[in-house]
Amino acid sequence: MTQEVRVRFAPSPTGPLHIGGVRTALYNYLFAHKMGGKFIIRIEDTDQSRFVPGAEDYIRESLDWLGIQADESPWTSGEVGPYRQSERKADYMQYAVELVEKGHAYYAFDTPEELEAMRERLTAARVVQPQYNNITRTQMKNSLTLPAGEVQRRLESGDPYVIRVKIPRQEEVRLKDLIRGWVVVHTSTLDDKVLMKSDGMPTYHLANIVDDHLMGITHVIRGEEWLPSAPLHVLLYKYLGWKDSMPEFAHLPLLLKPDGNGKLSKRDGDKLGFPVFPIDWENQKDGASAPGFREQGYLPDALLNFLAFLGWNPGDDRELFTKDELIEAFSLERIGKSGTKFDIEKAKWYNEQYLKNMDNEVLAEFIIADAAKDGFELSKELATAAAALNKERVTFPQELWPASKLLVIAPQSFDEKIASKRWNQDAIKVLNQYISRLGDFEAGFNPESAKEELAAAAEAEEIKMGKVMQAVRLAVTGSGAGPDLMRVFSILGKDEVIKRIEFALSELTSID
RNA sequence: GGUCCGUUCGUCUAGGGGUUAGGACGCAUCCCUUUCACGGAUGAAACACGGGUUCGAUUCCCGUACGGACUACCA
Repeated sequence: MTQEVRVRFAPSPTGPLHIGGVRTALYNYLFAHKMGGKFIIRIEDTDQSRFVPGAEDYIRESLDWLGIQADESPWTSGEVGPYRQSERKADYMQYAVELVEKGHAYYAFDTPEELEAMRERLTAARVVQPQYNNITRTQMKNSLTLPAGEVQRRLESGDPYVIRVKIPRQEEVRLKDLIRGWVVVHTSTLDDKVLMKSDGMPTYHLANIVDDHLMGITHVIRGEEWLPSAPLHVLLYKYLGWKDSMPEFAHLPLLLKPDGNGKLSKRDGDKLGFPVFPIDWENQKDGASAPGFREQGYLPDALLNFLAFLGWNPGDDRELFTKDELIEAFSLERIGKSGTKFDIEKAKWYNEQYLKNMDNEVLAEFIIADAAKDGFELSKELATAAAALNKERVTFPQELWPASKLLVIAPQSFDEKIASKRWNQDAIKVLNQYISRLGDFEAGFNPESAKEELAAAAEAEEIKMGKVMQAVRLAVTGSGAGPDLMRVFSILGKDEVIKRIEFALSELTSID
């Protein structure tokens, strides 16, 4: 019997969703769809002190923008909700108590000061790893060392306590990671992690295991930072009697800084000038902000495609994949083992590829909107033509309007360097000849005829057209570089071209 | 420091006991072209190091080096 695949993405609402988190969500999403299973989003908000207002909405909006929809989440319905851990609070304690009763956990009453003192003592004694473990717990205040009566009294009187897992002394924990193979850890290196905090909330470790079990999760696909605590999770599944239904694990390689070493962080983005968050973020409390890919002009499908290839590849040379194609090609086996440096240049390349494949009509909307901000009202026809003219020349949609301005605004000034090099008598003669011919021109004005007329004008003056093209471009656009001139002429229309040339002729003085 | 994970061009990667070690981004040159860009072609550029196993190792094994993660009543 094969059970339905169920995977989850479980972010904490402690700030903006990091781009690495987005990739984790994407891999979960792709795997779920590939396997015909379900993708679940669960909000892990068990740390009240780090809760950031707006963070959950941010997560939702980000994934929404990228089209990473959940089958079950706090914002949709589902059979195994609630999907917010703070709303599942009542569930966790019973499992923690069950562990205590089974002898796999215990109550600990140590104050933060006492814990600190313990660590200092251990450090002073040259213990390399000062931790609360199977050795040190014998000297601390917990239900293992205190008389049963006192434990009972403290519990009843409301003394603050936590519940810690009781890690066995000498045991090997083995777990099979889908990406890394067998990982073996000795329990002597593990510490007695807190399962229930003194505020009555579970820690990640407990909540995660309980919820994954209750929600029927079959595959845990998460970042490599969780690998060290995975043995603890395996132990918990065992102690809770859930070993047979324990999910499979796949720990993803991390996203690294583009330069130097280390994990990709917000600072890297600031320093190198690119976003590390999907969409713009502003902290409602402290006003801290961070730029997002969306606002920078990255297209969702392009970003998705780029992200998918950070640590995964289909095994052949194809690089451009729609979301459906990604789902079809995706497999956990083809995820790499090593960390991946973040290369923004590749992201830009993906954006260019997607941008030039977009419909001109769609791109026209960007141009119309941006032009409106500058006070220009563009027709759909003009904007569409502008999109076709420029979409292969830019990286981001917002570059389209600036690139298209020359179609709307006649040049007021002219590039001096080009003028001083190209504005000569030959150019002036050809231009005069051209506008006079254009004045009489009755047939359809299009790129071909515009060029034919220009060629004829040049020929009449016995001047090679190529020699004066730069000057012609300068006269009509004010610049020495730009899109195909004859297409520009065609969009501008005959009358506007004549007007602009006349203006240039009156403004510029010849170099010879 | 300890535990765990990793290491193919600058970057993302394919490959795998015998290959001219393949592709992509970026870079350079050339072509196309009225310019810039697009596109096309070409080029520079990699198996971390040392042992072993083997007829043969970049590929398998062991070390070393280097990198990373973790080492909280955070996730």
